[in-house]
Amino acid sequence: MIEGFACRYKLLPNGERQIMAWLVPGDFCDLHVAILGEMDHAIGTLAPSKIAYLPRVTIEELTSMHPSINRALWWATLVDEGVLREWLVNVGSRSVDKRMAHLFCELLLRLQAVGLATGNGFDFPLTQDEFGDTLGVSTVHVNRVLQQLRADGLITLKGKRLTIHDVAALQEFAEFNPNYLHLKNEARTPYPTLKAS
Amino acid sequence: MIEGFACRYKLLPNGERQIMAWLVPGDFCDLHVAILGEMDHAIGTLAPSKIAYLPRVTIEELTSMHPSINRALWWATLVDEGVLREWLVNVGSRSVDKRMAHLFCELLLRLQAVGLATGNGFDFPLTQDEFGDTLGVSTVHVNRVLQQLRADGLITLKGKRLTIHDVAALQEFAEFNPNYLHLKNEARTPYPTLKAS
DNA sequence: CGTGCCGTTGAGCGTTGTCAACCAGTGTGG
DNA sequence: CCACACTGGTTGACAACGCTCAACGGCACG
Repeated sequence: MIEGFACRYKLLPNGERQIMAWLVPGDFCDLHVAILGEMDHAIGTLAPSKIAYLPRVTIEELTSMHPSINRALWWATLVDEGVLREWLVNVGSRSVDKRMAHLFCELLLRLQAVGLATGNGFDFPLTQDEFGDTLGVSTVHVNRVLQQLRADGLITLKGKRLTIHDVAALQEFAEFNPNYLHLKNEARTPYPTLKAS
Repeated sequence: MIEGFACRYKLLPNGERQIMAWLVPGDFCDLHVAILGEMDHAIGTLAPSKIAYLPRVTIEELTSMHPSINRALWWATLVDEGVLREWLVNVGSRSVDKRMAHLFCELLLRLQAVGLATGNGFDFPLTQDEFGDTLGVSTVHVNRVLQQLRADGLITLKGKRLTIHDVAALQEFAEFNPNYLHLKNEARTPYPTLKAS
């Protein structure tokens, strides 16, 4: 992904949609379909986006000829898995307000890593409906919890723009531990510097 | 894993535990820690288990010298990710009874794939407490939903032994689609035949 | 000036959590 | 062999959380 905001999701027979991952610039969306043969979920955009297409052969050449690139792609995949695990903890065990706060903290770090956060704010193009499908709660409830976070002075969300007033306070509230993002490896891999190229 | 039943989990500050994956014989538990550097979650057993230890060098040799093994390990990792996504859908979007049924369907297939299911039954060593931490619900609620599934004639769970009376009916009820397990690749990769060696 | 999407609000209900008690099975020590 | 403790499963009562339904408001777009 070069620009925009996308997601992985599944649709259930009853029409519900569960969003399982957010894709922001710098993320890969389809690195390994070839190995699994069949896609088991869908990908869609949540904002106008720009995606770069790399032929499979290119990837195969790069990974086989450059061990460091191979390693970096592995790293990216494993971080995705780590994020997925944390999301499972999020919907499985955290109250909705903490869950939401946690997601904001994560997104801030991920966007900072690719230079898309300004200060403590960033663009947040999702509708409350889409946000609800991510958190596993109804739109109405998203709205109410959002208002609570605003009332507590933790965030501002207005016109697709999110601002975090006190990052430390929000992290504290969300019990956010960034270790699962493995950002310390960041400087050593090409992944987060992609946008600079 | 050679024998037994284990899981990946995280503990939250309030003492809650979220189980994020079940590990059954044939699964790998630590294939890639080296790449991420730091473990972001814990692994524990849910029944007496036997684990095989492979030195990192062995893995590196095998993967670099045998493309097919390399590919198989990729496959295993990607299937794990697929399962994780489905679990997220499960706790995020499905009612607790369907969620439970879905998990039973998945486990049946996974255990069948490694020859550990007899007919439509298998050993299920978890306590209701541990099961609740997997489903993201309380122990009491696990108990009640379990009774409902029994009353509906879908399953029997008695003394660590689970029997599914009508697999098709349970799958139907759970809206279970096994595609995310990518079992069609099974015969072509060394992973599911591990137990045979 | 309509139309439609998105956000907001209120009321009522269903699901699930909590708390507390009790029961059954098992293992241990007297 | 029995008393006891411990663990895991079961039950009831009640409260809290989150969902549904339905209506309304603001804003952008044509």
